[in-house]
Amino acid sequence: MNMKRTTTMHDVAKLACVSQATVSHVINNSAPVSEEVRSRVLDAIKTLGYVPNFLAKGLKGSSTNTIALLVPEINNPYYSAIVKRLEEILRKENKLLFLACTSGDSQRELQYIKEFISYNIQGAIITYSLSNSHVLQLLQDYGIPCVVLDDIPGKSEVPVIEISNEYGGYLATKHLIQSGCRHIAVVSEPLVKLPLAKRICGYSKALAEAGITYSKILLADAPQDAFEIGYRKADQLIDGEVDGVFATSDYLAYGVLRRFLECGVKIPEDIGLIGYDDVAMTQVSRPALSTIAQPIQEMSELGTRMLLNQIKGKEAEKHYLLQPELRIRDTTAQDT
Amino acid sequence: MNMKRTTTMHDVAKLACVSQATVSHVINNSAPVSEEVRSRVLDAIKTLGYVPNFLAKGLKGSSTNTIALLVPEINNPYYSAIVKRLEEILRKENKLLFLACTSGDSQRELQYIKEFISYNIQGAIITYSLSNSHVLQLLQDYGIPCVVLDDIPGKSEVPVIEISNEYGGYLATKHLIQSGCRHIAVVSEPLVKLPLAKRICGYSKALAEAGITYSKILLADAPQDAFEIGYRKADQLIDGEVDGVFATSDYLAYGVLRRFLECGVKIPEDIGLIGYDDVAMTQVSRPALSTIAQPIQEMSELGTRMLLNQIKGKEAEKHYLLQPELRIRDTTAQDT
DNA sequence: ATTTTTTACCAAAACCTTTTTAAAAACGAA
DNA sequence: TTCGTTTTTAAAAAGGTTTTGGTAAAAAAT
Repeated sequence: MNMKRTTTMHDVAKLACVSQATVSHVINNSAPVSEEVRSRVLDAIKTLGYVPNFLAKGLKGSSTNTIALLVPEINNPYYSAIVKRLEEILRKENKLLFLACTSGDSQRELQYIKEFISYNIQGAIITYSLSNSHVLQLLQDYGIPCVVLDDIPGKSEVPVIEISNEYGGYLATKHLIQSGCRHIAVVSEPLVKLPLAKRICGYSKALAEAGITYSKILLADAPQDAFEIGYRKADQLIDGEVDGVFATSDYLAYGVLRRFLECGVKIPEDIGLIGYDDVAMTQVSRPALSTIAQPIQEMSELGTRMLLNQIKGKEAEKHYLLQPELRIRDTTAQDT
Repeated sequence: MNMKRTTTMHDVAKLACVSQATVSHVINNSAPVSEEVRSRVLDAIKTLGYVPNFLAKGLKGSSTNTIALLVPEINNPYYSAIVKRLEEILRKENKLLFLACTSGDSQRELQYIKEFISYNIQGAIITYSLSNSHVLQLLQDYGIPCVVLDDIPGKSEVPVIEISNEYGGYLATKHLIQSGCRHIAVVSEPLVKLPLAKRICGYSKALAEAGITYSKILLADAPQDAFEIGYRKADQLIDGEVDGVFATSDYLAYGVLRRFLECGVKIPEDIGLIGYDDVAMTQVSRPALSTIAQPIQEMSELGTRMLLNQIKGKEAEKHYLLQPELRIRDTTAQDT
């Protein structure tokens, strides 16, 4: 229990026989300093193992080197894939990550973001949910850079990497139609996550285009684990009528799939099934899940680049539109 | 661009016509204050939407309300499940989470933990990897509470929730033996994650106990995506001799499984396969993966409770030993 | 040689809180 | 009135940085 006192800039200054200000300037390159003094300071830093106190730095300066990440559910492979990539990139930029899991709950989002602001975060990366608007407003009020991934509400001014969810829903449904399905149902988590609503729009559009009038939309009432939702709703899909199912996320689709397999439903002969996201396990599961692939890598990279540009004060593109892609695997028939 | 100035304690004090000290006492319950004044202060806080500046608080006080989470890989469902549970619990305690993904790289761990310390974190939760010892030492030097999940090196004094990895490896191997396998190989990521080494000890022990001399241990040379490792090493397992495979993680097992299926290997008839972790997808894949289940919930809950106790200065149990469980599914034959 | 500019450095203020100190005010009780 | 107790206050220090304004010396210009 020796409880080391942290060595301060003052200690470094004393050892190097310079003023605190000079130490600060050496560290931050914020003023010219002679080679001789600089190396004396650097030596002292090394000798003492000095690490700047970020709290003090953040208190005095305008921000810390922290970035807030808001996701609904870290356990969902789609989001954990995003977080993984973001961490890789931001680590190289020497940023530290605050992680918040919100379940898409607006109260929780707001609470989290307020606390983050009080920590003087440098920026925020947010995956969209309906409640964002307050959060975005708050961030804007404080002038904190921010990027929204995956989608965006209405006419906001916030930079966004949008993935066309409507097109994705359209793609999925059209594929089911082309593979012979005529009674296609959609099953989804609650629409608090707006992208889901857009996916369902795409679904409707594809049906309309094909002149199909049958439509069945199953929504979970309360937010809960997506896998659970799929598993529970599946029974309502085995009604002898439905011959195609569009699940608005892979994780949910797997719940449906599991129940289907338990009930002896033949996939894709009896019912075709397509998911959304293309999470890693779609590659390994049998039957492999047909799905709509989100450009996670690209989105993460563009997103961080946009955020970093904002932080550095550079002007940059405010809006990117990325397209999802159809991945046909084993849970739907090949297009005929 | 209206760049709101953050409202300070001083503003609150002015509005409530009291001193700053009183505001502080109201907020922290650090001194008695009359009902009348208290409510005046609370009103002012609400009116101004005041949020304490955690940086200043952390700088002055001994710590912030942040907890650092160190995991090797957030994308691995095992770790994301842990993080999910930890977040749920710690949110209720009003803690904020720093997330660090380390890939088990000791340099990176050390770098991260130094920065976290400079942020005056209140505690840390760490999933074990070989390099921890420096990290643990550092935390101890600064008197920062800490809990290690899953395992622990040597004779450390740090509180730990240990899951008997040796027993898990033993269980897995014994099950393979009982289901008829005689040439059992083990395939694993590099042993920088020590628990893996222990699992392999268990494997050897089970072989010895059954009097089996055949043994084949395949280790990845470099750390990389576990799925990849499994996929690549699989070919070395299809040698006409091996009839059982113990993969030291599910994610890796899935890589093996995928390659096996591609090559037309019959599971479990030709080769039995068992994984480790019991991540969510084991339930949905076909064939469903036999595996060793980690008590993730229990571990997370015990772990946070231990950490919180330390933070509050309470004495508490320093060591728990949890047992993994065998889950027999479709990639191994039922015990005969 | 004198003035101006530049360079290299320093001392002190500021950031926002908590905590401490000394003192003032309010109040009931003796 | 006087004493003791409780509540509140003002003021200041501490925590470790960044930043501002300034000074002294060196270099350049006159």
